[in-house]
Amino acid sequence: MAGPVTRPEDTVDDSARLMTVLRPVRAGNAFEETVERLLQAIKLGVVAPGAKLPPERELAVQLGISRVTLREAIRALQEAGYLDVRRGRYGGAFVTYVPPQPGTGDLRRVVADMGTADLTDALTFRMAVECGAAAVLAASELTDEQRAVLRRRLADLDEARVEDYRRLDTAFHLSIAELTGSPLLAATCADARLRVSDLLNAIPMLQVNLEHAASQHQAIVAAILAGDPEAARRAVAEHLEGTAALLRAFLS
Amino acid sequence: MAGPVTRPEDTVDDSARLMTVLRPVRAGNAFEETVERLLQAIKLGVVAPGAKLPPERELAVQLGISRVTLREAIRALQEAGYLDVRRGRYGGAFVTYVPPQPGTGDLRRVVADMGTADLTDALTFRMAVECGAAAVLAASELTDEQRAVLRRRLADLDEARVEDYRRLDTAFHLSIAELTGSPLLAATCADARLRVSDLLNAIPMLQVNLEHAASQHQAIVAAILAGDPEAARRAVAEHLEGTAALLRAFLS
DNA sequence: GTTGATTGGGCTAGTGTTAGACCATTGAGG
DNA sequence: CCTCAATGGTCTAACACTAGCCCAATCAAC
Repeated sequence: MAGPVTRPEDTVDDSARLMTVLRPVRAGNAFEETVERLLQAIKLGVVAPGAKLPPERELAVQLGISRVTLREAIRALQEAGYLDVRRGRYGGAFVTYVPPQPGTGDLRRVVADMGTADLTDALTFRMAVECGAAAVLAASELTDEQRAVLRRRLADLDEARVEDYRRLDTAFHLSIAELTGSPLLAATCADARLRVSDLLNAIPMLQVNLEHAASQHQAIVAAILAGDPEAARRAVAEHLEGTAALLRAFLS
Repeated sequence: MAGPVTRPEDTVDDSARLMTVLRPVRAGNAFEETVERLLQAIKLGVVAPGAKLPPERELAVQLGISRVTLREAIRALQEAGYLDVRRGRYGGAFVTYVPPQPGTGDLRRVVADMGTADLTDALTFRMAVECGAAAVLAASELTDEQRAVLRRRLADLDEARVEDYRRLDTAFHLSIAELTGSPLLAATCADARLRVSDLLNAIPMLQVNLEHAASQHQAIVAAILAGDPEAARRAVAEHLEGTAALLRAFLS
């Protein structure tokens, strides 16, 4: 019937955009996605080691799934050693997982497991969203409360014991996204962080690196508090570039 | 049994992070999510007016759903007037939707439909991811081909007829994310764009605004081609801030 | 015309998922 | 010691979704 015939601008390849939009609607079945989500909470330390998940009924509502499916996921994580489930009042699903202390060679294996395409995708993705979040936050008017949270996260990280470091580092980075007030952005940053968390856990924590990271964290906070989006973006970019460069070295 | 007892750092409210990670696993049932995805392809102009969607069997595989569910979604869009479905060879689901020409008052209605919380969330989200994408792209080494695509999108936009403007504007913005080479980032930017597309469609296209946008687009491309992440971020931020300010005016 | 490849239309049997009810266990408090 | 509220454990009927198959319509090519 109708329909424009010639669209000269379409000579540039549009298939990439088709693939972008017409990608799979679901990453897997409800069970698999639930396992992933709980793993995210555990591995990112949102539920700290020794703490417990919300009660099943409550959690099922939050996740928008049935209790049956949730219980399957919890059982899988229990069998995989992430959770310890106890019955009765004051019972629940307790996190037993503690992030592995990195040993030499782990990193190489993790990188190999991931595939180079996925790795660069994840690193690029994280770079973009975290830089964006920091710049947006720096560009916004901050309340005293927001400033306090930011300073507090930074202080927590400085005082952190080694076994708490990754968890508090995650908390610091995610706080930046959360403070923007955009749930979409916070969720996206959490997603980006998870995609590199196995890699981060496999990186040995050397004193030099920790000190380097600490000063970078300070630079990020300083730029945000100063209301300087450009400096904030640059500080985050430099911080993440350090990690990325280290990982990229394992690709060659 | 075990379990760390005192975690002083947890005094800072962690419930926000719990809500971020333990959010619903699925946005809706497969049918609803499929409708949304197809609407994204149509409204963003990824499938241009008059063009047709891929064959059902192929599309179902791409979307990772069954043909039955896909057909339900297509039928819904057909009944809603977005598609014209024709049988037989050379048949298919043809896009009939043409973006509405904005009339005065539409914008106010669309903004009201959305809710102020969702609106600021969407605007913040878009600001962060598009700024991040542009900065990342500017920071990377660009091939001649990539440069050519960028220039081409810009030229297309300059020559665009009014009825093609939104579609080509979308193509321009999404190309920046796609050129980073990160499918995750491209998908996220597409998502962010969709969340504000109804708003953008309701904004009257005045000559002044178009000229203003054109020079901003040029500034973005120039910064990226010059390899200046800071300038790229700033140019995108200024460009999007114009839209955001206009929309925010309708909140008061 | 006739044909054949391509496409949407529709059916069925089997599996995944949900909502809701009820049971079993635990442990603090009376 | 008992009680009872909070929690995980289990079952069932109903609904959603899928894979695979075959039918029906269309139209370019012969």
